[in-house]
Amino acid sequence: MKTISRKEEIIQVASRLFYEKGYKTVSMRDIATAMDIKAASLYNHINGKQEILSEIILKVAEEFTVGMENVVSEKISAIEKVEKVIEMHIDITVNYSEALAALNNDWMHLEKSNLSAFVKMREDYEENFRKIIKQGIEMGEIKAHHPEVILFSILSTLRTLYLWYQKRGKLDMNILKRDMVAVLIKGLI
Amino acid sequence: MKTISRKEEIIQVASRLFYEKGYKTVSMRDIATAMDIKAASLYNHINGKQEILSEIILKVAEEFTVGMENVVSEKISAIEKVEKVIEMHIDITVNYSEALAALNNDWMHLEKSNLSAFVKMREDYEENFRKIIKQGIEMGEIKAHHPEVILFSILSTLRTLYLWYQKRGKLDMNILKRDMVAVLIKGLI
DNA sequence: GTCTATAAGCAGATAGAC
DNA sequence: GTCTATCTGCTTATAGAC
Repeated sequence: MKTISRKEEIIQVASRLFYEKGYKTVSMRDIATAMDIKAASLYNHINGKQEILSEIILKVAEEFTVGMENVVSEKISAIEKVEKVIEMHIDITVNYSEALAALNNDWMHLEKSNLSAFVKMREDYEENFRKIIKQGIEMGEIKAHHPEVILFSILSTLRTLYLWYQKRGKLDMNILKRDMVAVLIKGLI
Repeated sequence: MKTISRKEEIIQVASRLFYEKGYKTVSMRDIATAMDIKAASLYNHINGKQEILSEIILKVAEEFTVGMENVVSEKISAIEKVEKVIEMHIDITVNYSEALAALNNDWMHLEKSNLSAFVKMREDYEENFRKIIKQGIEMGEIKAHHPEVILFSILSTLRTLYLWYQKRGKLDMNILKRDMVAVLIKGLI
């Protein structure tokens, strides 16, 4: 049971509010009120609203980057890599579900240098995933559909998982992983 | 080549801006500037910013509602219904791609009565889709995975299609439909 | 570390002239 | 139908007392 700093508390509270109402709709007063302090007091711990956003988004973006690099470096088949990516997404969703709202919906409000860092990480991530799929098609492990359609279909599902996790979070994670992998890889019929 | 009213023009311009920056970030001044008029002039055609949002969202929501009702009433197998739903989503995405950003991301900013109307339509839509899937499982047409996982997986992909359509809109729609149906229904392997 | 007070700017919206 | 001028309230952020 670790004690969290005031800055970490701000980020935690802000993540929840951003998840509920979106970055632009949440004011510094809203965040302060939720912590039972005044808005001005926040500025003793953080430099501004932008900093809260970038701390939330970049931390999770780095988790995805590291996770994907780990999968890529493993010596397993393409299909097994896809499975690992799906499982990694589910794990990160469980640990950072509220932060994922900002990452998915509010990344465009990052300020310039953080914005380009985020976009770079996101593009690299997609490119790594694309390579896995293309390799799987070349090796005959994956059916030769348009690789972009496959990439998009899996990524959209994984990226919006955080929305669904909050509503039906009770579902056992192992069952979720098993069924999600099965549905995405083996299809419906 | 139909001439559009000033009100329709406002809604069209606003849809594009909401797609690019989100409802909360776009000001009435932004919309007016994009039309080369002053913000005050907008109020001669619409009652306020909220009205612009509800016009955009509810129109498309009704398209989905009607489309789903048509599919449900057809006398075809569950798998064929799923195919029809996917094709309908692709058609609506092509026709209303910018409006779909507001529908997906800004529906929570609708005012009370429009908000509840939208939520009702959305829930009915999901329930109809859920019934199709459950029926398919009962009839043995669809594998007996958790129906919520199947529903969520297909819906997430279809709901974020508008993002992808803008980037790679050049792809032939018939190829997209064929591959999307194949990937979502038959899977990767 | 939190407070009060306040600055400077932008938001949605209205009144009334043309 | 569009304009200018303006109102009211909220935004992020800072200064300085305690």
